[in-house]
Amino acid sequence: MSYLKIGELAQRTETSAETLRYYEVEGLLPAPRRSASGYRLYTEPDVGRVHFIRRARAMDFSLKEIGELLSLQVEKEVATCGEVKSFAEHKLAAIDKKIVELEKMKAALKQITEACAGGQESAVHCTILNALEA
Amino acid sequence: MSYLKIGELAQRTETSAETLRYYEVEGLLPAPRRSASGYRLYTEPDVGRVHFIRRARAMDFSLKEIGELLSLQVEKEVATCGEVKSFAEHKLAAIDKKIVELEKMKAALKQITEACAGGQESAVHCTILNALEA
DNA sequence: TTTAACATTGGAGTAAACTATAGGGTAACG
DNA sequence: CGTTACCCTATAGTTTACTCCAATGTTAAA
Repeated sequence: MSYLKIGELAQRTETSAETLRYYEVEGLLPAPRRSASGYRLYTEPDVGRVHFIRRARAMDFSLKEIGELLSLQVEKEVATCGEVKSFAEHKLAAIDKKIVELEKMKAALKQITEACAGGQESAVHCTILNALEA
Repeated sequence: MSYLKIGELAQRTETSAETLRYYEVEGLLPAPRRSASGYRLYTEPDVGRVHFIRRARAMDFSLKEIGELLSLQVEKEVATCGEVKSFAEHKLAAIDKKIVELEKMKAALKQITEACAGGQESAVHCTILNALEA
């Protein structure tokens, strides 16, 4: 069974070693085995766990939320599917809202760029201010 | 012409007075006129400006980015239409990118929430956890 | 007129999620 | 053996965007 040192785990998960140690302190990663000299020795499941954390982070889950998800995972027998689902649906709604807002912003900026002649003349007559404030 | 005191501007923009002063320090709001006793006196355009900042913040634009967008307004006289346009187009591309990323997140979350039965049963087979693990 | 609500400044504190640094020990290569 | 790259702990610093506080002055209402 081949163990991974922290640098190897870091490389495989595109995470810094500092961040991995930080995740351990924060309780997101279990304290791994140690070598005789005190080096952390990780296993394959740890790779999956870090990947889980990173993907969830990319979805804007906070470390606290990820911790909750991980504990649900650990207590799979206890947690209901409904709990997990409603948690994710809540996140989904938040993402949707963000997208809607961004679409509005996009429309406003698009209007500006289309209304702007884009030449060397002064921008006094650019409709930016109005469009942005609308 | 009726001026607004900071508390009134705060109320109208659903922002705290502290935050408004902070925006001034950060250069997002121009230093307003002062009353004889030193109170800040805001005008209608300031309301629009704060609204703009808040909307942009709600879309996760950083204060730095918002400052850049606002500088387009402030430097109207100096900037050429072309400069303004290319800046706006640059921002537009950034917004598009953000939307695309959020859409990806949304699709991923949606897929897994839809695959999840979400009932009272144990989460052992919850597809959300499995999907995040994979 | 007095009191409550509001305003001022400067500065400190907060939260999240890292990131860096100091001062060590350890492992692998040549 | 020496050098380089890696690992350890502990602690401090960073960034963003506020948020709160103290001490003090101002304004408006009862």
